[in-house]
Amino acid sequence: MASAEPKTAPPAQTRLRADARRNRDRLIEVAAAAFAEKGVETSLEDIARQAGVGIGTLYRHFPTREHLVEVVYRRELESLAAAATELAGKHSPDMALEEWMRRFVGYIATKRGMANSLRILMTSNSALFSEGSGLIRGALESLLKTAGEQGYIRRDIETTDLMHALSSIYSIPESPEWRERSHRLIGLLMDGLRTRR
Amino acid sequence: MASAEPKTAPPAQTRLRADARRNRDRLIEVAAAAFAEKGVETSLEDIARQAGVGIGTLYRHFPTREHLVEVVYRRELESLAAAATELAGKHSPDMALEEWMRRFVGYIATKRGMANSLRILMTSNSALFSEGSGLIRGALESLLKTAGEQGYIRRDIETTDLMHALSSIYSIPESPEWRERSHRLIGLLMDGLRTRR
DNA sequence: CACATAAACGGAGGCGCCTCCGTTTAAATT
DNA sequence: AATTTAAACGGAGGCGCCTCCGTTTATGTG
Repeated sequence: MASAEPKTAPPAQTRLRADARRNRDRLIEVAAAAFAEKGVETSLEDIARQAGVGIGTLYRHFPTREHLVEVVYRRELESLAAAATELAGKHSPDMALEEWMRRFVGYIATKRGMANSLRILMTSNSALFSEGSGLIRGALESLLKTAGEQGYIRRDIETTDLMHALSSIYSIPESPEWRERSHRLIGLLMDGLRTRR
Repeated sequence: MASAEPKTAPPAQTRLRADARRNRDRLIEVAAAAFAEKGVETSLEDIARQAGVGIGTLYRHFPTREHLVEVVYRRELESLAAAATELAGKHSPDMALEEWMRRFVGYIATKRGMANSLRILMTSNSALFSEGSGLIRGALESLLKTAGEQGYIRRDIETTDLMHALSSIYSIPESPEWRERSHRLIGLLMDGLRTRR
């Protein structure tokens, strides 16, 4: 196992210049905030302006609006998955599960607009739900497993079932009381899951 | 069965002023041509200009691009359905059927771009194929029935089956020889349908 | 025919999209 | 440190979208 390439090779393809990387990150950051606040239809020129770069730079990094949206979306999905581990270290297994489900439902619900206008969720939904892999599914699975093993919740629940239960919660129509309502439903779900003492 | 409204009622809701009706028709005409030639992405301002009206007029008649596209699409679909009757009067039943299938496949193939960017076909496809009603289906059915009854073709073919056969033809990838190819395939289909003497 | 009026017209204007290309700059080379 | 050069920047400009509102016109009424 030795003697590969003479020198350059380790960091794979596409090294970005320092300024490029900075700008790219900045754009993603700003775009995430803008999408969250004003929806995916936000003007790209606004985003560029807020990020302090020219519109040309934005387009160089993200050739279409969809590219940008997708990157933002993926990044947030990853952080949601990561939150599972974090919550597991901070709360009891059942509370971690409950809190994570709240965040999941809240997050996905926000993204419905995004999904509709871009059919990104359509694509990743299958990777999210029915299919076997997926970051999100993995996150839920691990929370569920821990809580089950430690006796906090029943052990006869499949990840897939819970995913479906959640999906029915986030797909209820938008309304002022949406948040409370979904919290109540998740509470209900948890009550069903928790083991009796 | 009498004594309805006092006077005005016959021509239902929305009487258009003469100029309005003229302009509307003109716009549809021009739009149909433009879509055929340059695709659905054609500039609406171009269409308005070619129709000799202001852009404002176009938008008053068709509040969104989709509205216009849909009207054009429906109109053409209707004329396709009407062609069935016409062809039936001009050719032998089997030839009428063959020619009609050619037009159908040719027409729908052109509209793929339209369908993709607007998911109109998605919607009307179901009304076109699997479902029981629909102008197009009706047209094909009547051609098929006549040809069958008069002994030109086999009688054990369901309209639905033929629809599916056609749909597989028009969905073959675009290429220079697309037309010949589809004609060959329709010829093949007809050979299978025709009764032997 | 003249008048009133609601219907329809049309295009200027503001905004966002996206491309193109002259300028700037990070970083490799000497 | 100076030089080189390819990568990256940025914004002007052209185009299309769509709205808004002052002007024109078809049509019903006296």
